Amino acid sequence: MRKQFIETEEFDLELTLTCGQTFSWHRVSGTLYEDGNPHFYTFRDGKPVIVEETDRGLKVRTELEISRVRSALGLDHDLDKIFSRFPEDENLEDARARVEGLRIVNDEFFPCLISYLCSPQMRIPRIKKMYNSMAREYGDTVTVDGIEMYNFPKASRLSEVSEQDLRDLGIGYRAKYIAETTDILTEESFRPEDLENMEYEKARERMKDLHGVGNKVADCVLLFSLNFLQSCPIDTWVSNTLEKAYPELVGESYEETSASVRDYFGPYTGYVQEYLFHAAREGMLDI
DNA sequence: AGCCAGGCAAGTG
DNA sequence: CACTTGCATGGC
Repeated sequence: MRKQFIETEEFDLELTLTCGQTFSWHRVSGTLYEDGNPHFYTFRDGKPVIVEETDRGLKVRTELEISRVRSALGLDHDLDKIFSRFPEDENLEDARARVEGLRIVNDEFFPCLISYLCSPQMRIPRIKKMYNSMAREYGDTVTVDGIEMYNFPKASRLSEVSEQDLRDLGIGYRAKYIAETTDILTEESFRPEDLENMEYEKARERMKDLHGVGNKVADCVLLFSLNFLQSCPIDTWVSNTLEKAYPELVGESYEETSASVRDYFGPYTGYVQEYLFHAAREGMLDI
């Protein structure tokens, strides 16, 4: 595979890939990779991408255009511009320094969707386990440098898997979400690429046509896969932090709170969600 | 041994 | 539309 290099600034690969937004990247271990630098891999259009984080930037091995890797990792996002569009807010300025280098990823739609279908009433490490078990059981395997790399199955493949088989993998009641949603994706004319050109609210409603997709899961997929940087997934953590730090933004319903948060923070509210609430979660902010 | 976790669908009033 | 309830499973 071709080796390429991406110079980076204000980017922390490990933080970006392990903060809980993506389940599609995997840490690579093995003698070739144990030189002190973090290595991760993912797949794009069925082709492996291996990224090594160094002091100066990223060493990338892939057959894909390097621009694909940049966009996958949020390296096209102009953080100066993004932070300049926020309202004046002490918490936010603080968070940029404390959570330095965190960027919002752009994952492939289907793996992203399925991982968040698994997320209700579940902790992050278990979502990752479910994701990995589906990838190992039904996905293709590629071996690079003696390392087995598992690609997540396509919708057409996963739609052939019965709900019971998914339950046997430990997916629980979310197995039904996956079984029915993969049917919709393969049998009906649900084209994810159409959503990207929609207005945010329209896209969110369209996402909710998929079984198991409510407001929160829809917002996650819109933010982490479909380039809606204004999307602000409100999970229990975000909700609690809002109650403490921005009670005036909390409404009577998800929709209401979502609207007032986006109204206050603006077109990059998704980045607020990542920075502010990650900081709060890690106990970095006094809120 | 309960209790709870990145919510959601389905069923009522 | 607002409110309630059941839901699979593993970790604490």
